[in-house]
Amino acid sequence: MVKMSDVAKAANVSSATVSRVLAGSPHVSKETKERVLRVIEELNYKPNRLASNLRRMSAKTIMVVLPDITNPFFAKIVQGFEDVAHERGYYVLLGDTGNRLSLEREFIELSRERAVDGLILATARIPNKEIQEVSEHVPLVLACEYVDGLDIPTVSIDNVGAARAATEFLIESGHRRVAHISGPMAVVLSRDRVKGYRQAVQLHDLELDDRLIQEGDFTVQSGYHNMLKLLSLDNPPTAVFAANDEMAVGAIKAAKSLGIRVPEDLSVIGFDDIPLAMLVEPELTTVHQPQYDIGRHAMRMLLDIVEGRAPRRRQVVLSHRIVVRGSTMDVSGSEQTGNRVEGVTL
Amino acid sequence: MVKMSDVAKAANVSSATVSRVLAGSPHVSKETKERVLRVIEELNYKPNRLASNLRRMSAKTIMVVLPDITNPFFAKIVQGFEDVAHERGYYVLLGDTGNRLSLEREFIELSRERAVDGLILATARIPNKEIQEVSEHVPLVLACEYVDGLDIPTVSIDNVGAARAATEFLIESGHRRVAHISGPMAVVLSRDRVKGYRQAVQLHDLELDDRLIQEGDFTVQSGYHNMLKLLSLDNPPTAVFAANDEMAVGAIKAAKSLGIRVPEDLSVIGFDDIPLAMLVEPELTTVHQPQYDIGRHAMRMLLDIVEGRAPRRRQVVLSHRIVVRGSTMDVSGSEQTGNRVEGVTL
DNA sequence: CTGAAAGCGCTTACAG
DNA sequence: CTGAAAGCGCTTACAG
Repeated sequence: MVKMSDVAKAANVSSATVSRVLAGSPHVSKETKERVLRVIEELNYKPNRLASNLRRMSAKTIMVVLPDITNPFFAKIVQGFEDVAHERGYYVLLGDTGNRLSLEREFIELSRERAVDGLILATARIPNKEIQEVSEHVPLVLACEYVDGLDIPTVSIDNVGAARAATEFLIESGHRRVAHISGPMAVVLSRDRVKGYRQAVQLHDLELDDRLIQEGDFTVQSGYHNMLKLLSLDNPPTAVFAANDEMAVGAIKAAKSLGIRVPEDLSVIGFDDIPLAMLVEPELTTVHQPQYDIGRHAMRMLLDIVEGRAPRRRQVVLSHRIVVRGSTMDVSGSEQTGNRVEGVTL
Repeated sequence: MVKMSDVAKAANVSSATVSRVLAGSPHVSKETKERVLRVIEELNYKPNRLASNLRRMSAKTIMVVLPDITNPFFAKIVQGFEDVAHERGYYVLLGDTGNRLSLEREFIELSRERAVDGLILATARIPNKEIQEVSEHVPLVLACEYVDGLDIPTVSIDNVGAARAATEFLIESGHRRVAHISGPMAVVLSRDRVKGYRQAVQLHDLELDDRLIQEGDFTVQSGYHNMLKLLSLDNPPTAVFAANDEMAVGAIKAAKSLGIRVPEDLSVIGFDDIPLAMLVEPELTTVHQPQYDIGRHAMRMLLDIVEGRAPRRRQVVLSHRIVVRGSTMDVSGSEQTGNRVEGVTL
């Protein structure tokens, strides 16, 4: 393996000078620089990153902790992370926890060994106290997830507001019995979306019937089974807001299996707007989250912190919008208004 | 920051001994070990991985290069990579090329700077010569992709055979005009699948009509448009084999848009078996690739090479199978046989 | 079982 | 503009 001292010797300079050339320092004469560059080329020298990492005490690497890379919602966010990291000369270490708390801790632990310069958590199941502790030791940004009461830099949408808007969309379409299939209540995002749902129901003076709220786990299967439960009620809903798109798809499948037509007999709105939403039938009306932008913003914010530039805002809230496709129907006869767009279709 | 020498001083031993304790060396007395461990605990010492990386000349990190993490096929493979890497104490650096050749080169380059111990390519657009060169410098395994004529360790399925089986399945179901929507011909996998398709057509003495082969790019859109083309032929096909599931879904959408029923009027078979296949309507008949296992095998093979254990086999071919769901129909009246299973449905 | 010492290959004040 | 020298924090033969 060719090392810097070999280059130095061949070019008749010191290692310091080779290092300066490599770093693009302006304090090197043109001739020296050219000579060094030529030797580097000739010897096919590549600097040893492990050595420079130790010396600079930075691996130019960010650890990204997420619950499940096969979840298309997170995959798109990760792409945002990756692109910005790459633009700024950093690498991304992938930490897929598979929703296991022990793995979450393990990945976070890496940051204490200086192997990574910063941490993005797109899942945060560990107690707030631990997160607080971690954030005191290493640059940390939360993406999508957030933590109540702590001033941790966060990038997300307004989940309460978005859930309220989704529910109101159904109510304003003329539905009086609107159900909600929630995410797991252990997750703050799920609780936020339930909160938004409740707000909308109360805002419109509808009955708040707890049997209309069923707790799912974000899978298609749980959407399916919870929809069956809802449809077996004495007074079943005519519309349902699912806390993510997969559960909405499951809900549609369940309705169809009973011969209930979507959207004619049942309106379904999802949350996230993953690619799947445009591929099912009917195409899914849903709340669009700017997944890629969330990823980009979060990484940009983190790198600003890592590089000592304090971010302008510590809590970034990106905007959502309702995308109207084919799984919902206006049963009131009145006009629809507000912050929503016609869905893009194939 | 507490460092090893601090621990050594506090425990009244040398750094060497602390290092031995940390490494679990048996050559440390019980009392010494306990004392050191206690001090480590008290001082909340974490070893500096950047330093040990340099000393051991290894970052315990594997670079994974893939074309697009938002593609569910690759996401699942990456999960296999991750899980095995983690089990064996390695980390995964994510390299999402977005199908850009320049990025592919850049990620691969990292391995020449000793920042990663090995490389898995799940995409390989760079010339064979370059791959050969890289593989001489760093442990390298190809996953899914492979390279003709080079003896590079590879994990994949038999793409020719699988494509032949998919096409034969349609033919044996009584179809005489079977079309193929291929992937981009620049990709060796696409060419393999075309080859398998041709073999099946010839094997069954059907007419080899080049208009029945349309080149797509693996997107839903290209499946849609190519299906429209095929359906506008004077003598349109009654069945189509798409080189991946997304294009198959696009093909179904196109057929439906013309009022052509799937599977009654047109049978469609896909390739890969991504989660989407079970969510569209009708559910997609497809060729199942063991994505997670491909990922696991590839990482296991790579780490064996990295750690100096030569892998038993250099070319691992995992088995595929045809999963029969609702998008194909037997129009012959005869029995179906062979290496296929009934599809799992919700 | 333990320690002193060398050294991994860089980068960076410091001095000239 | 350039170099000598120190040092990042570990690990590992070597010696005892």
